[in-house]
Amino acid sequence: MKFEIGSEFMPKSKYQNIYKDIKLKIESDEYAYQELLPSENTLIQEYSCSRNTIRRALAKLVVDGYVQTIQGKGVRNIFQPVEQTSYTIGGIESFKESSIRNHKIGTTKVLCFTELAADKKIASRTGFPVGSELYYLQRLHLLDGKALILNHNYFLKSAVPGLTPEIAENSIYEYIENTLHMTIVNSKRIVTVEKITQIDEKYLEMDFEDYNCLAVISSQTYNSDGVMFEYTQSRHRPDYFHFQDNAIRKTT
Amino acid sequence: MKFEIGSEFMPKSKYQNIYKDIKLKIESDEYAYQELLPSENTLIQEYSCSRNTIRRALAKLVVDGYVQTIQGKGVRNIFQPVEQTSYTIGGIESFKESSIRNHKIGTTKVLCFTELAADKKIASRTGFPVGSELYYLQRLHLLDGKALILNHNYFLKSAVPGLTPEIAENSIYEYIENTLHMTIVNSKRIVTVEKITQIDEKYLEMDFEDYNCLAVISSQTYNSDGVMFEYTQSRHRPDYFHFQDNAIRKTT
DNA sequence: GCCGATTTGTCCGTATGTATC
DNA sequence: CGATACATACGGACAAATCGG
Repeated sequence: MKFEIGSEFMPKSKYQNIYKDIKLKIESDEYAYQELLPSENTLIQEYSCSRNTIRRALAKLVVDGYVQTIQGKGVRNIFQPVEQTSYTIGGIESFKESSIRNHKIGTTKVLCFTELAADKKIASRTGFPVGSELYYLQRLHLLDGKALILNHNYFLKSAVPGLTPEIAENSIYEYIENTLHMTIVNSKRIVTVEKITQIDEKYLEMDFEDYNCLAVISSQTYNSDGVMFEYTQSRHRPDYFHFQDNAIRKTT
Repeated sequence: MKFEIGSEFMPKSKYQNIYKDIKLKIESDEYAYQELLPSENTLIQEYSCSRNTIRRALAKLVVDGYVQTIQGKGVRNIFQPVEQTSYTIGGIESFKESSIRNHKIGTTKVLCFTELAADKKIASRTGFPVGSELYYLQRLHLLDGKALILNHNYFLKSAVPGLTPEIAENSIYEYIENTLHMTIVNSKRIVTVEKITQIDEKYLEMDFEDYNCLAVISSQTYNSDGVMFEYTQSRHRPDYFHFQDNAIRKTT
């Protein structure tokens, strides 16, 4: 009886609940933009917890770009809502999850589903060893009926056994986590800009005259056994591509 | 994430020193790839510190994508060196800083240096209030003599007084931090893909037939007073653009 | 310029929960 | 089941930065 990925109400840890609560208050303007939040000591009383717990919650909000902390002063709300659907650095989300988060209807079409062994070319591109048995998929993601992302997925067969086109049409991550009980840990990603291909043009319905390239996110994803089980190249329509990030400058 | 600017060896806080030390051991293969690091308890003895301190150091390495922690098992080294060919981005870095980090010779040409007040159009694009007194600069960044990045910088005059073309040619961040003693805190960035303009074409020396768009990083940067003092649009040659990231799966 | 109050940053010790083997 | 290892939580102490008197 464990977690459902999509479900909102997982019994979480205390600091994560506090994090979520403060985040909500910021988003709902309960804390004003540019103002200081209540001090840590105040929050400790408010949430009946230790200072450590408050600080962990605040640390997450810093990473999210919601607040900035200034020693001797306080914690300032610097949250400003973003207007578009966006990918956020620091998290791994399936297409299904981000669709839900953005309140859009996401659908997935499987264009191609095959099995293959990694040759030298595939190996060097994906990072899988030569000879690895892989699933290779091409999938098209549509948001509110519009084709936005063309994915080339490579999954390690030994790590993700029993993958089917039906699963691929719904959510592979759901299958991996809820059925296979594999734990996805982290993902190394690289964003580049590449020339458009014929396949892109065909499925993403782009006007060649308009854009001749698109945004590409290449990612290698690891599970808790340290095995890289997925390599994916996500090709995004440039006019809908939007990758968000918050960077923190370290003070000497 | 990435750290200090000039001086390499500041005797910083304890956990940061430990972080740095473990990072070095990982990079130098003292800890083998895919192997588990010594347990937290072992590290506590090794560094003569508390568990908290070790965990803070490890947490940073997780964010960096150097290790993954698995409850009940240990901490695995998943660091793989990057095939560092191109200009990479991470954290808040000035062009000068990242040039040094990549062992390349970076130069900057100031194409335009003016002062202006934000009208409605500029305000909505940059996020500055209408009427703000701004410096507007166009700068071209070259790496080993090749034009790679065209920057449009907007600086709040009241926050960055006394800016000159000479400073802009060297390093504005150096001026801000070392002369003005302003503390840069965080930066919100958005990566998009945009159509090429005539200015881009002229200065980035791109072949229009080849690529008709480029990678754009728009960023709003804040100081410790919570003031957004900079809006910058960095336009990157797509063939040299390379944005790295490590994402961590959260148990939402 | 100094001092004290407030606030965040760092560090320590301990206890308990939970996952792996 | 027990041993080990990481995750969460609590409490206390002192340092460092900010601000107002």
